[in-house]
Amino acid sequence: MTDTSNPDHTLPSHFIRHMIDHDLASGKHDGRVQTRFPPEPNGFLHIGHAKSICLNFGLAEQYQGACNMRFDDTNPEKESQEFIDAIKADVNWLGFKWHGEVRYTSAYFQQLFDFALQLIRNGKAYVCSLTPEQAREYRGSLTEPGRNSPYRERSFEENLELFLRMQKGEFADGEHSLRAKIDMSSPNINMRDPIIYRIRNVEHHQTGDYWKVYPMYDYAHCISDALEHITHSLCTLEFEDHRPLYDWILNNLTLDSLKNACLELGNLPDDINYVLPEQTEFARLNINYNVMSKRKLKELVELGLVNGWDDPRMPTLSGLRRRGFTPASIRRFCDIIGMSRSESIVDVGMLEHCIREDLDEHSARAMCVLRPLKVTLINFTDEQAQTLSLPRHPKRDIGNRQIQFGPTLYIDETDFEQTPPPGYKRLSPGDEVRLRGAYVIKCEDVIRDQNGKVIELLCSLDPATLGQNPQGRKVKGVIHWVPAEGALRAEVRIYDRLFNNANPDDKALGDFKNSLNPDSLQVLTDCLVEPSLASAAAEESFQFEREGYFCVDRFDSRPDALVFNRTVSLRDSWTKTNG
RNA sequence: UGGGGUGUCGCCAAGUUGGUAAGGCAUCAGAUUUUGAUUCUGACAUGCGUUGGUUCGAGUCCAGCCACCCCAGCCA
Repeated sequence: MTDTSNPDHTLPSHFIRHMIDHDLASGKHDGRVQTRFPPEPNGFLHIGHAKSICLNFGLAEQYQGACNMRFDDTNPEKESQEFIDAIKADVNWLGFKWHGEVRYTSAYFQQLFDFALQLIRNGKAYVCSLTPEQAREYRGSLTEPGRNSPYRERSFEENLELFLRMQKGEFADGEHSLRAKIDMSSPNINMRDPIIYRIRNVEHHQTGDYWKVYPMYDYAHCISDALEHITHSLCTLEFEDHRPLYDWILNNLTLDSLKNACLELGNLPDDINYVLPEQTEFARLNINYNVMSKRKLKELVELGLVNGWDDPRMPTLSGLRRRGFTPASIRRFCDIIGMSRSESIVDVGMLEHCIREDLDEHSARAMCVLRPLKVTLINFTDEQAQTLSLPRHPKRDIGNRQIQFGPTLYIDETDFEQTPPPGYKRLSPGDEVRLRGAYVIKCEDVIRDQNGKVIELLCSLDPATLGQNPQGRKVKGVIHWVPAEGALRAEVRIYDRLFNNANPDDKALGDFKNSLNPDSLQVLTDCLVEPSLASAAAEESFQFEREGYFCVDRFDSRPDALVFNRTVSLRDSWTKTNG
């Protein structure tokens, strides 16, 4: 049901595509496009990652290149196999195929270590024994240059011996570090002798307890890209200042050693020329009424403010999936938001537009009464009951469904008003309305309980209105209904935005949790759905007519106890202007 | 007060070597409609952060301002 190839949707142009077109035209990068998606397995993927995934995999598809899937797992303390599995599942779900096997930066630890030895040998790196606090002092500030570490001029022999001993586990965490010898007075703080290896006496989820030293991102990432002969290394804007370091590392290693390591790993087909990767940055995705930082999402999960990473209110891919978003809708969203270098906040309405667009075309229609109100037809008997056949989609022929129509049925409480406001097109005393796909009925009487609450409507039916309009008068409204006979009870979870404030990240608002919407989840347990939904499959989406798009909860729904999640409501120009 | 970036319609975002402001979302108005949905039609920046300059002509070139974002983790 997810057609991702809509011919009307031409690929929008953006600066990265322009750059690649230019690269290809000039023969740069050997005329190849090799990208990679490199998440750290320390959390779940969110819609912001989808932007990067669509970019990297999309570019590879468009230019007949390839995109690698690589776990940037250089910090074992924060990572786990659970996240690796979840991330792979999310990328698969989005429908992208990575090139070859899944890669791990940790699989390059030996090569990375050897390259560090090369830097040490060439006087480009040294073991520093400053404490973390001292290192911070020596680094200087934004406006003041740093000072050279007293350990900066250690001999090659001493550096080599110390680094080897670091890996042997002879030192405690933080006792020493390996630093690139660049320039402590650089205005770019990333170039002030950055630490490239630190001691971590912990177990790594992939390599066990073999390694005692772990490479830092800046050191490992560029080399990993080189080892996979990536051509275009795409990342977000905050890494812009790291680009000079990315280039410094690669340029201070011999091209031959990089190429040979790439060859030894079996990553380099012999029909291509080896070229170094280049980093390009783009703006990360922000969506209003949402938070997109892994730290904040993690906090919501750990404090129990949401029901896990895949809570349908979360902007995580697993949350969106459970909410009922389709891969096609997310890919489409990533296409239409564009790609630029300016920080921006995309309106969540764009995301909603994308899922409505997809579901309107692909999902079957059904009727569901969220808050049942009994209706008894006073001029219709059990003997007259009949089976109605209604199309599953108003425009596409995807079959019909059957519904029993008898003397008692249910409509939604909100579709009846004792004293209708101007412009009201639903049911009210003495007025007519059409039951969708069935007859026109007229409200003759209202039954209330001792508190005055309306509990039943007595209506008359016009037998001449099945499939045709009544004579001499116009019935303005159509409402949905469900038969008393055969309707299924269901739980429906109505989700609203997780945050009340358009920008929960706004520092002026204090903690982002202050903006949490207390009514983001409303559970309705006495809903009634039409009988045809008995066979609904997990994750299947439906449009509950006049209400919105809903999907069968992939974990909690059972055939005898259906659970639906509201993905998004229908556009509604009535309640929008009438409360 | 250092360095690196960004500023085009309410929100995203195109704008080839300067030639007279795409598109989408949202919004508003109308038509169709057994979903107040969908679909269709129309409206929606003499204006491109700002001030000057160059030019026959500037969003596009130059200069100066202003605003916002990122960087001082042995995180990524």
